[in-house]
Amino acid sequence: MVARVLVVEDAEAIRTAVGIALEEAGCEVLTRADGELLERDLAAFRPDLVLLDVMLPGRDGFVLLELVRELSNAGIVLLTARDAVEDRLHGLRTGADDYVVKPFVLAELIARVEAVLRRMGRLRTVLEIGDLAIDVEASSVSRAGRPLELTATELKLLTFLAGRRDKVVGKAQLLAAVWGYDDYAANLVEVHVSALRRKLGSPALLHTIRGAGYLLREPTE
Amino acid sequence: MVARVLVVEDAEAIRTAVGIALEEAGCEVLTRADGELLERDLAAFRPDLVLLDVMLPGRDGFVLLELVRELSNAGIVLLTARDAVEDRLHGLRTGADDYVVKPFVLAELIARVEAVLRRMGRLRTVLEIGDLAIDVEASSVSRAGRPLELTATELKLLTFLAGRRDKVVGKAQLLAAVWGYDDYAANLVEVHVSALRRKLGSPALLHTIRGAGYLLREPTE
DNA sequence: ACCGCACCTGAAGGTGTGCTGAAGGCGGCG
DNA sequence: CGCCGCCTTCAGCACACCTTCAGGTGCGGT
Repeated sequence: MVARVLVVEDAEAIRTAVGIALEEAGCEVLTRADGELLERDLAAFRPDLVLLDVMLPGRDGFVLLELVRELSNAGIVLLTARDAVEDRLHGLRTGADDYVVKPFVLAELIARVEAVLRRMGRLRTVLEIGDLAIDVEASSVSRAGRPLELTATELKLLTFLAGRRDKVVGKAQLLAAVWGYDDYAANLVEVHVSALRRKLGSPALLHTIRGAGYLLREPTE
Repeated sequence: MVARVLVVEDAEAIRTAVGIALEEAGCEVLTRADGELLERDLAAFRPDLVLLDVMLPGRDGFVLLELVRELSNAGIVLLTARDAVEDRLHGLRTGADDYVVKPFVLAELIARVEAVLRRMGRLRTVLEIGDLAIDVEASSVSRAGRPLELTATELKLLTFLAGRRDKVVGKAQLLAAVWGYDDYAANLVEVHVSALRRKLGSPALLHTIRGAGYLLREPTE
């Protein structure tokens, strides 16, 4: 799961726990203890989804909710106390996409966040091979959290290999899939594989099978 | 269908039935009655897919699901009881790749497992002779789990022999199939058979039939 | 038991495959 | 129009692999 999530929650324990869980789930996360900076955050962080506690000190939760609806097209998931049935209904009617009742299991929260994102078409499809993450829709690649700067060709090459992980891909096949060539063109593939390998950093990921082609494989152990 | 599947299910009847069915379908299977050793199993067995009962004694299904998602990129298929609480299931379902409701027909389970594996591109084609596994698509060979480093020629040789297991293959035939030669070329075959044997480790696999050729056979002890 | 032939295996030369740094060319953007 | 980044080609290099050869080993037949 890859998306940007803004968490507004005053209870520090919950805020950090949720933040960590979302990050581990693959999200970019920004956490806030109140909604004072909400407008700026929406503009700068451009979240795909806002996780909002409705019982906040300072500005009222429902005002914030309306702000989010107005200033962005992010999804909204509310955090509500168990006995606030009224709030629940009202919140949903006013335009939240889902809600979670405290206390909650972290996994359930993550699941709901993911469900909302999926429903909104805001979930990006990510291929993962070991610590390598390829976001096909965003055309971005990262290793161990750090983004890699790949050229268009390198990205196509990597994506194609990732789509056939654990399978040997011949050079002719690559040439056809990535470049659209039918015939053999010098050592084009080798040069780009070389560049790609350098950027990937780890030699344990992209193997060359002499006489056969290349192979992208998650390193064992 | 060839893949590694971890089955976590407390009911012994179901566990063994599913295990046998998966093995018959061609999978490597590891079965567990609970999730106590999950971390270790994920690391050591490296399953392509985890078949998980959500109603387990001991550790909670949520926790196990999260663990699998975190520690591996295996697919997940859930086994659920028909009367389980609905939104609890919903949460689980969003994190899993598929689910099967008990009671189920074995064939359906197998079909779903295969579908998930195919969707993930984790299905492989493998020839097996004894403890020897030849993954044609990955151009890789392993014995008793340990990978062997074969050259292209050795792999071709082995693959050809494996394709006619239990049959004597003449040198001229090998020369034609592996090298494309028509005439006889010194002791080419012998040299490569020798190298191959050394890498295979066991002499019980690749036999010499004096005056006739070679024979690949699963050791019967 | 001996001999011959088939097979084994270590070593060495040569060849092809793959890697990489560098330079030319093309297009995009300021 | 000029710069810059990227793609592509080229050439040299390194090394894994194939192949040949030569001497050794063991089986089978006589």
